[in-house]
Amino acid sequence: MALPLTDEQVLDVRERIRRVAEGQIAREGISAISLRSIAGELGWTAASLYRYFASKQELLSAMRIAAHNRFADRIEAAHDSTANLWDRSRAIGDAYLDFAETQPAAYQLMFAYDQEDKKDPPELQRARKRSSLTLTTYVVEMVDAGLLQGDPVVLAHAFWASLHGLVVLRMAGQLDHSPPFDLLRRETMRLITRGARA
Amino acid sequence: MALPLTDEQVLDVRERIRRVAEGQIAREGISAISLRSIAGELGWTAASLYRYFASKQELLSAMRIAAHNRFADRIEAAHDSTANLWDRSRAIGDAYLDFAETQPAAYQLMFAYDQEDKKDPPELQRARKRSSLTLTTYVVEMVDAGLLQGDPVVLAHAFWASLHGLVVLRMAGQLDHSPPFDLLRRETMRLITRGARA
DNA sequence: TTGCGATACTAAACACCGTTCGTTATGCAA
DNA sequence: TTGCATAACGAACGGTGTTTAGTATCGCAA
Repeated sequence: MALPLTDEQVLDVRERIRRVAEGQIAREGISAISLRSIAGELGWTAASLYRYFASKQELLSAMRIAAHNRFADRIEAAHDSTANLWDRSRAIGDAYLDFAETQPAAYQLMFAYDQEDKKDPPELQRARKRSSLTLTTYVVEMVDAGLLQGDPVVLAHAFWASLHGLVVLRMAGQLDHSPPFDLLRRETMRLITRGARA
Repeated sequence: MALPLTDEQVLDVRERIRRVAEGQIAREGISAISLRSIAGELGWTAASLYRYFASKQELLSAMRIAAHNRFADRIEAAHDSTANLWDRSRAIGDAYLDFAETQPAAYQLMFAYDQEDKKDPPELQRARKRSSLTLTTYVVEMVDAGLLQGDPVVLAHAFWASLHGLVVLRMAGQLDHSPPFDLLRRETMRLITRGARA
């Protein structure tokens, strides 16, 4: 093979590599992933991957972007699944938890806090913002409809952080001797909407 | 040196190693830590560390335990800093965030969700429970005093998960274009106590 | 048809990692 | 003085990400 690849073909190969990596990460976990194992599955050598990604970090970044977009797709689908705003918020919460449960590696990739690179590539920044925005929209709608009151952006972050907090505490094995997760989730969401003050 | 170490001395050496590792983790980050660098700072060889820890995993586990205990100490100190229950809850929140900000590596260690070992050593389980319990006590007091209503354990988890969620979202760089962190924190806590329903 | 240039991929090496193993050197007991 | 137990070492193993020089193959021009 010596004929140069078009930009499109390069993108295709990048995507193929990313898919293989995602498969391994889903099967074996994040820490088990290596350039050699990815290349092996492609019948290649680790060095070949450097034609398509400048580093492992850049490959992980691409995977993060894809994960964010898959996530946002799910949330948006849940958003569009019903017109009733209370049902909608419930559906979005369900979709959120379903994503975290069925694609834990992708979820961890999205919200990993050990990333060395302080400078995210612009596309990742955009993907992050999309995830964030998707989780804000429905709250804005609820505030507009008069179902909730307060700054919708702040409110959305409260819902998001609570759900995320529960998910990662569970992933860290910190909720093993706590009340059932479903109960915690339901009650936490209820508290934010209604409060706990006596 | 060929004379056998007493159990106490072994514990001392374990603690010395742990301290060196904690220093490096605080300075260089979690991923930069290596047995060779730790041993180097002690004037030793990496292999020597295996007299005191069966694996790097076990060393990390000891560091996790120490981090949990330092954390619980801080929270308990905040708890005892005032008798007014509202002030107390505020002080605990402050202490929580201060710990996460000033000792991010320790915080990440405590709540890392990429741990391979599903089986935590009993001492780590105890340390985890202590952290969890410490964050529950003051809520129980507030419910007992009639300041809050509901299941105190569930309520405590709601506060905890929300705070933790905010912290790790910020660590993941996901709050860079969001409202100021202090505002998010204050409003989220306020929402859980008072609710957002119109 | 032949030969050239471009290039996708390889093979080998580098420095690092966690871990294992056989060896060394020390200090007490006999 | 001899012998033993053992704390720490040094070298190695297989793994990692990454770099480098080389190979083999293709399209195209002569």
